[in-house]
Amino acid sequence: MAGKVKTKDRIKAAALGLFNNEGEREVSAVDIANVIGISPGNLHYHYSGKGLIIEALFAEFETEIRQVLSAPVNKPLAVEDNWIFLYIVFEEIWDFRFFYGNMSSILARIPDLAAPFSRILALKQRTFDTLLARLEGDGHLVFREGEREALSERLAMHFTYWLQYNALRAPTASPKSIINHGVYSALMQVTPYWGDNAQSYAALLSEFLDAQG
Amino acid sequence: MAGKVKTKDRIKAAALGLFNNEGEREVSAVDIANVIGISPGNLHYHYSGKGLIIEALFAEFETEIRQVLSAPVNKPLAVEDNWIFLYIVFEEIWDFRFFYGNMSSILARIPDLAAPFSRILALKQRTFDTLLARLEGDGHLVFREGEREALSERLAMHFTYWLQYNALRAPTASPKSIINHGVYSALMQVTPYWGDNAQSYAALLSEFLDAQG
DNA sequence: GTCTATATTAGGATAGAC
DNA sequence: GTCTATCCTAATATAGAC
Repeated sequence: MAGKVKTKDRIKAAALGLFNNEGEREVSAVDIANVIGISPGNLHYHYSGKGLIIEALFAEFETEIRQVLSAPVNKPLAVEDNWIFLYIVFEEIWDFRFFYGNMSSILARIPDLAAPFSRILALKQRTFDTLLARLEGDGHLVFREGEREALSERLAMHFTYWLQYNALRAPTASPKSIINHGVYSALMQVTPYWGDNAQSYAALLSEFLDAQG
Repeated sequence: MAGKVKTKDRIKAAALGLFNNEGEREVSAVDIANVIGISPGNLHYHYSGKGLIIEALFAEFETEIRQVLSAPVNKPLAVEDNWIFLYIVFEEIWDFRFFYGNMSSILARIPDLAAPFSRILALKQRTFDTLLARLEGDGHLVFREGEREALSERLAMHFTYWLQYNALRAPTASPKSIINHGVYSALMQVTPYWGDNAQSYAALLSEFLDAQG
């Protein structure tokens, strides 16, 4: 059956596209069936309801984001690669932005997702803490009691709500500039903890700004 | 007609209570009519639809939060009163938490609210910037280029999403501890900019912690 | 202003043929 | 697996009497 795409997967792909572009609440199960040219009854055979499609998409997201978040823990990053990692996290979130833009509403309708999502958030925080601890150990960053943990938490929160915040503050901004600004804003939160050895920080930041063109 | 509460106001009050406690999406127009013992038809006479009730509540919130946010700009705070101000802002948000907990969904349904809400967010940011600039001018805080503005923005974002974030991370926390933690977390973001004259900061923080008991 | 009673609509669910 | 056709439900909207 090589080359034959399963209907179930076509449904998932179509739903993700519609949700991301039109907004999840604007898209009904019937709309999804229409764009791939199947009947609502058939869609209901594969997924009995929009909720199950969302759950399937979320499972996919969970697998991917866990991989992304585990990578730098398993294999340490070079200092200058830290900001690239932030990009990768943001891009993963961007791919499932329908969820991040509508989180509270989706979680209210599908309570089963709350716990796994909360765990992803916690993992994000732990990953950031690991990265910060490494930079601290190498003498790049200097934290007082409790500051590192507080910063990890804020960064996790920053990544979680950045897209929502941007929809409010800059509704017309391009995807690229939203992500750029999000990474920049994250880096700016780390700035004040950079030690006197600020040489390496300046290099990192200028490389980052160059890359943005 | 002193002492006679208008039906329109009773509707607003009942809706706010239900929205805050049950969640806006769980509450239908009929539910609101039921709790104050009027018919759905009558409710529809006063507000044709849940959307208009939400708009009325939002207008009320806007008036109140603008007052709160303008107060310390018009009449400067004593240094040690800054954290009290943060409490007041949080409590105002708490009073209309149905909106903050469901923002994206409500704004999608009632697009007219997006612009005013965005302006409130901008005002919040400007107020924080004013407060920070004052603390900087008095020598309490030290910022490098661009850091103060970045911090103001982050604080505005922090206040906007704290309730949502807490619903995720600590779904069972008490209102009091949510607000305490939110204020604490906001103060922790200012910590790293506190100058060598950290005496005043220590005093402020310990007073804050004492007050939490 | 307030009521009762009756639409309307949109989303989601089901039955049964092919 | 896929279709057509029908049904159910909840939320909101309207009509007209009191």
